[in-house]
Amino acid sequence: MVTEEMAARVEHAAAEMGYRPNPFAYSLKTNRSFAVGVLIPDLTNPVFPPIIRGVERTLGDAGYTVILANSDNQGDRELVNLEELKTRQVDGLILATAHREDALIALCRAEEIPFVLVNRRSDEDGVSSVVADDAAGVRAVVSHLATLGHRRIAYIAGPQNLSTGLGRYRGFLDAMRGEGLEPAPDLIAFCDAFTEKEGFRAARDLLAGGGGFSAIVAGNDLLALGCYDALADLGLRCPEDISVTGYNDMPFADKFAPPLTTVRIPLDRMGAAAAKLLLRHMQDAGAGTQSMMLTPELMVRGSTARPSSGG
Amino acid sequence: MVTEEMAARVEHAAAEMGYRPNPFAYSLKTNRSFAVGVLIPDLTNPVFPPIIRGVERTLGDAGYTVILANSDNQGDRELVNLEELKTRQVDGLILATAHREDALIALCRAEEIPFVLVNRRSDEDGVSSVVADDAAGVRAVVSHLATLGHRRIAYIAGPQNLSTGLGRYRGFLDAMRGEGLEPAPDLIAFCDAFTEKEGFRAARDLLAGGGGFSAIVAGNDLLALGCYDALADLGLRCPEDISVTGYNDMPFADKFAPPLTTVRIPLDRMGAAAAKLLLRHMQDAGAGTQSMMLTPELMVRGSTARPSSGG
DNA sequence: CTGAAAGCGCTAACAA
DNA sequence: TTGTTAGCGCTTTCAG
Repeated sequence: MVTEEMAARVEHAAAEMGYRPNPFAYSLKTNRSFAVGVLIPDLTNPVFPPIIRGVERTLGDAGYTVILANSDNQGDRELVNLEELKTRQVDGLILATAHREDALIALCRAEEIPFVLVNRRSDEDGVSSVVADDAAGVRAVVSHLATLGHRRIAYIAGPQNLSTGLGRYRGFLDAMRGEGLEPAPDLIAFCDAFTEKEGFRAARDLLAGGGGFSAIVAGNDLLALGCYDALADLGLRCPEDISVTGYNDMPFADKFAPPLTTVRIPLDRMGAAAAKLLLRHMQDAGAGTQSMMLTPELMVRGSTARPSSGG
Repeated sequence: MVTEEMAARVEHAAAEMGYRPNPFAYSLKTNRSFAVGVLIPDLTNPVFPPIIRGVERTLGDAGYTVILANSDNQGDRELVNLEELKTRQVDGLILATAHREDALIALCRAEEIPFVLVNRRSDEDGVSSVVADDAAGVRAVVSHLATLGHRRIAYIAGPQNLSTGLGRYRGFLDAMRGEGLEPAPDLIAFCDAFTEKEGFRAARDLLAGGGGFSAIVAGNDLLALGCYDALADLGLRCPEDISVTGYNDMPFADKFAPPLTTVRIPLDRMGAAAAKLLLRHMQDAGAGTQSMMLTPELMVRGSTARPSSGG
């Protein structure tokens, strides 16, 4: 029962005198760290920094500190990182690493530590997550290509053990049929990872298979970049000979040669939404899980054009 | 006085039974957090993730957790973030945000918290830092351009309150004179920030000044990207009409249109070196400060060519 | 060499 | 309502 002003004055005076409440004592007593762990599969993939930013802002405003852990796309690192974060007693976790079947989920549940998946989700139900609508994104891409006149469209799929890999692949099949174009199995290649290297390999395989397609839809931007390399290697031009599309609209996608037609995901909003959801879970352990799906947006740029010879 | 094997067995058994030493109790007692703060000016600038990776690896192997704090290029956020990290009682700090005159340095000293600057350094002596040799990098660029036949070379300088901005600018002046080319003041533009937007503005100003140059050396890759935009706006082609160079060799610099000739900095090694230095400081408070300088490497790509009309 | 106990700085429960 | 105190789980000191 003191005035706001007095409280502020005291606080100020305390700060002036260099007093800082000891966080260890507080945490020892309360078992709360006010820290949240964020698991990232690959920090150097430009998709993640904007997500992290959204997370950090939201969580920071609520008084939480973010502890980032990067697993460099290695599954065993994920486990080590999770272990480390548990040791640090984080109050919650945001997982951007989720596989469709993910051991980490069970491990989080076992310790009853609140968590939210972001960008990728699990096959399991009852898990909170914030992702983008992959089916809608791919549908927009395929529709764009079909409108341009493409009929034989190849697909480079990401890892099928990731929800993004599977969701976009299925989305592609559905979207093709929606356009009345039966997807040809020999025009579909699968990748082990969302990397430029894998995209290169897959595109080269597709091209070696005799071609017969006028466009390649790639499961993400990095894969599309690999396509660029494969096309250049064979002296093919994009988009004159073959159109290419990506997914994610990663930073600088508009600066590539050619500027990449891709699907934009509201990455920072995605991060912020995941953080807000986690905040709710941390505040109320009984809060129901929730799955959010954000709407992506097609970004038409220079990597797509009408097929040259009636594709 | 127990065997290694027994120690391992006990440890294993402890882990098996779900025992985890409580880090708060440990920290409360010892005043050590085994956490290190890393201050980053802008996470979405692709230069930083590789540095962070090097830091995280090295520090992680030594048992430290990295707490990342991103200030989005806002000076006030830096202070807030530092305050937050101090509150968290980090054992050390790696600053990638350093200005030539940096208030944070005094604040770290005041609390006697070990710190190391990375990528940028301070004008102040007696501060540990790991940076790249900017003079050497710019010299390589200018020499490359001069060899191609360029004589009128413009420069887009980064912020002069950052060691990288100043160092590369001075390096440019020296390198030009070294080639027997007097740098023309009206061919030099200064930017307030290392951003695409500022690079665009500066390039436009330079071009509006009547041109009369055949190449632009930019203080970093983002600035160079801005040049691309400005050239495209005026219908000028790179490198046919004007050559452009960047600095940092950020990820995907080789994928731009055109692929960017730039200077590669060993970013992860830089991060790792800074982490090792910090480890030394944390271990031995009396350890002398040390400044390391890493050697950069010129990456010649498609954005530079012979001048079209005798430059 | 081994085992008991004090105390780090805070919060929460309790007594006054 | 206000002031006192126990105790969070470790490390470290000190007595046995």
